[in-house]
Amino acid sequence: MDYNHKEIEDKWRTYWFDKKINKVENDFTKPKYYVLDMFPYPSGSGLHVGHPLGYIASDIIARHKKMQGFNVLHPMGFDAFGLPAEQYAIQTGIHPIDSTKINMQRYRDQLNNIGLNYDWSREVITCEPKYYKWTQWIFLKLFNHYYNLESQKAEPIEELIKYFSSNGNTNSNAYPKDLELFTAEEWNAMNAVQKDHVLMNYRLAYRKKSYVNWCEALGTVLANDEIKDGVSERGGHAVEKKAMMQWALRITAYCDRLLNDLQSLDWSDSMKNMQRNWIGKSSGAQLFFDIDNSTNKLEIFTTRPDTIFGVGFMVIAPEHEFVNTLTTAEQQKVVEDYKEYVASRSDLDRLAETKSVTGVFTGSYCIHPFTKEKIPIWISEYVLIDYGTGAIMGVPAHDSRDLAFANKFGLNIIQVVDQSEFPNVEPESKQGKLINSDFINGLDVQDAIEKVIVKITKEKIGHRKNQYRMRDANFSRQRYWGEPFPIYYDNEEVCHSISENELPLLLPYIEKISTGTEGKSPLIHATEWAKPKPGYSRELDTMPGYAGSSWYFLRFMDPDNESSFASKEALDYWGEVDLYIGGTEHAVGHLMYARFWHKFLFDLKYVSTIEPFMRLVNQGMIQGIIENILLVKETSPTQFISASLRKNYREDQLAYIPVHLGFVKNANSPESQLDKGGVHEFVKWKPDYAESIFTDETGSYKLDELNNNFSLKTISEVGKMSKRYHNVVNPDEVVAEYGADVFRMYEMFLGPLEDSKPWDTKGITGVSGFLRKYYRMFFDEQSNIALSEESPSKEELKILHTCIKKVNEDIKNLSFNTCISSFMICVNELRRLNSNNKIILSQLNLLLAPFAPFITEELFNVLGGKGSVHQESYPFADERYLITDEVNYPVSVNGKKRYEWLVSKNKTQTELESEVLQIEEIKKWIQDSPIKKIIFVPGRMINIVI
RNA sequence: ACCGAAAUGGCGGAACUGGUAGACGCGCUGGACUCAAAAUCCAGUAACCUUUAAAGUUGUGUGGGUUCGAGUCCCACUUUCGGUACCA
Repeated sequence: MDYNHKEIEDKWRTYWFDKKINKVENDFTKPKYYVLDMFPYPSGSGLHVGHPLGYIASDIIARHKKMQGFNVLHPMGFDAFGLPAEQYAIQTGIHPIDSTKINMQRYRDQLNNIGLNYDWSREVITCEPKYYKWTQWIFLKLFNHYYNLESQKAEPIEELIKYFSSNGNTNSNAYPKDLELFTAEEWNAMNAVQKDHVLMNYRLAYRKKSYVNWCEALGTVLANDEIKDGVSERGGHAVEKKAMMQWALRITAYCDRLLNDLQSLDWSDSMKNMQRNWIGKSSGAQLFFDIDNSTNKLEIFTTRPDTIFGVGFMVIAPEHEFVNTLTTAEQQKVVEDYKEYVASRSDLDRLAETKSVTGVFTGSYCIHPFTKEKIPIWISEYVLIDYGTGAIMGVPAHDSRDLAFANKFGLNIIQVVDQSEFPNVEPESKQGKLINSDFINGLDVQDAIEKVIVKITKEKIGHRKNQYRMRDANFSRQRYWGEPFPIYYDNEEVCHSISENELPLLLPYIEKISTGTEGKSPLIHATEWAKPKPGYSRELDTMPGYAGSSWYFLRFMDPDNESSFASKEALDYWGEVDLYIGGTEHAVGHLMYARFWHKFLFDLKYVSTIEPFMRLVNQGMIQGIIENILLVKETSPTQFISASLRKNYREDQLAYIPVHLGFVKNANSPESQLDKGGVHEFVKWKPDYAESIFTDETGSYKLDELNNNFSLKTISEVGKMSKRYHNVVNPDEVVAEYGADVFRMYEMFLGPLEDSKPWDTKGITGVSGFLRKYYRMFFDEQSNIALSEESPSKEELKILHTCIKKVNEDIKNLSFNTCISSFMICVNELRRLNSNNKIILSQLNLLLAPFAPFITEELFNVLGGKGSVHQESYPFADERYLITDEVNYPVSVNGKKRYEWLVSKNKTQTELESEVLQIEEIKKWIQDSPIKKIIFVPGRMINIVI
């Protein structure tokens, strides 16, 4: 009797669905366990084989925990707002509502196909009004709160307003601290516009001017991701940085808590480090430099105030607000040119490029606070507007980037830390004593820092400050397909929020989505919606993708609640996520925002846990093969060349165009190529290239001139599996051929959950063979159930319990690949004994149930079980069957193995050593040599060192 | 460039706190069954040298170091992957 996966899986899928086996109740009497996957964005290319890697792992844990008696919440939903659906709509005219609906249904079918035990009645979809009602509600809470530095939590903005009207902001505890001061009288005298502007400086959700990548030709804002080499990826149009009023979230208020609370989490050290570095706390000083011939002061931040006497120049970011006023007439031209050059470069370019140093002089000078010397002010792209104050003091002797800059432009280099005793240290090193530095001469760096901070504070030219690398989060998108802001403006641009009971503010339906104008989102075309009443206009930006995903894990606890985002009881019962599984690509973004929102909701006493995700595991990416063909830039008609001709061109003349894997012959090998047929398919797929020239080693051809020997070599890479690389592998194909159980186990068997690996089906027959062998153990050759009812032998019990022990340990560590190896060993050993013992097999079947839910359900019934195997108790190992009191010790002399020795496990080191010395054979080896020591490694080996 | 991770046979990977490197699976080779093939079962499989065998030598990205002993710890590098704030 062979195992018919199709029949068995269909049967049980239907059974589970009908009997609602996966239904999760808010049964507050049972211990809870919340295991969560990062919910997917329902992309048009469907679920690929990489997605389920984490889902299968969490499903195994969920089923395992359920069998251990926990009330397990293992939900699924969709992060359904996003850019791709909008672009698809603009290109095809298909509305995001429709495409998203279709994509989600496809995902659901695919997920069910794999046998994941989601309770779909708890599904959460971020683009549904009943969900985004609460996203908007949380936004309004953020808008209506400020951060109180004394109580260290968010508090209502009304309280701050009340405070201002009687005290001004002079001694307020509101974050941020270093704003312009005003008195109560001044506050009370302000008009609505002015008050609105002041409050924007304190609200946790606020408006400010920030930069976007604007592409005039496409009429839209572009993601950094959509920009390649300074031009738009689509079409290669120019992109500029454009300043616009946008919403932002004051996440920086929570920096310290986000940093400190990391220690309570069961996350990997590398993940915590990434978050720590992202927050990037550094302590130092803020300093104000007088500007020559100006009343303005240039504000800088430095971690090395001790090097104040080594300042050779100042550098400000090209976007700095002082650039125009500081630029003198003679320098006007070069500064303008330089700003234009910088605007054409992406942030990534600016960070990555370190070889060439660029910059221009403004023509203006600062005055050194102590020496009163004039210091030139320069502009350079290596100073970023978003970090610190967007201005630095250049200390070339003690900072390598400043040094490179000074060398290039011939600026003053003053040594202020004597490093002569430490010849090989970096210029940044804090070793050595201060020189050439007036009142701090002779001090160690640390002491000098302290002394300078005391002095500048006293002289009111600066103060101690912690600087964070993390910036407030931009919360505006000039897009249609996102949550609308529950905000409108009056004629004077004063911001009003709509009231909570008017939520949700529905996203208006626009028949045909098209790009906006003047930097506005497509919502500008919803003219009626955009003007709620005369004299008022709505916010036309929408919220970014991370808005909905920053709190979805809470909604799963109580998804249908209409009076709150989740009931207090449900929130208290489910508490936090016990295990969160998702990709490292979310290491900082999503995880940081979600932690921030959770802490905010904690401050408002809606949730009772300070962190949302207790244990975090990052599954690796399943990568795909990307095949690229080479396009020669700026050719007309477009020319494609074979990769074998690549050496004839400079790298910057070539562009890599990913092609559909289906067109490529011998993909992922040195022989990968498009032959004549492949090129035809390519052109059919991308008709824009129908007139192109294709060149291989034999010559250049038009499409209809290609001969059968033509070979356009492609370049293979390993990278993301994604629609944009056209390399998506659908799990349905694998499930259809081998079955869901095999697919699940194979994904787990591929390697450690946390490693990335390219998808390859080569080894799947091993897992498939294993399940078939396992299935056959229950039947005889005539397909009759053939099981022995006897009590199991000692040997059988040992095999089983060794496996149970290993599997339980491995599940705890999420080490599923070795776990599956244990199953294979167990089955092989039982088969060697010709075992068909019913007791052994029913235990093994329970053990295997979380991994292969369908086949074990079937066999559970073959064994005469009632109900579902997933409602049974998970087996635990009985130590009695595992104990052996003897173990093989290798005895080695100077590390070389000589002898295998069976001794009792319970001997002490002394007993073993004296026994070693009595063994005749060993005595012979070591006869004349004095023994240095005997090393005894418990359970491992005995090493005699001569 | 910065932050984080990874590198072990022909391939995916195993090796718990340093202690017999290569578990388990794929592939390959040989054999059994078969008219034959598929399926299944059995055996072998890091490389090298000599070879009947036994044994020996070298081996965990590169170069150093610590240790009786290093895939594992330390230092310096190389390559690949993820992130770098508007892809999700």
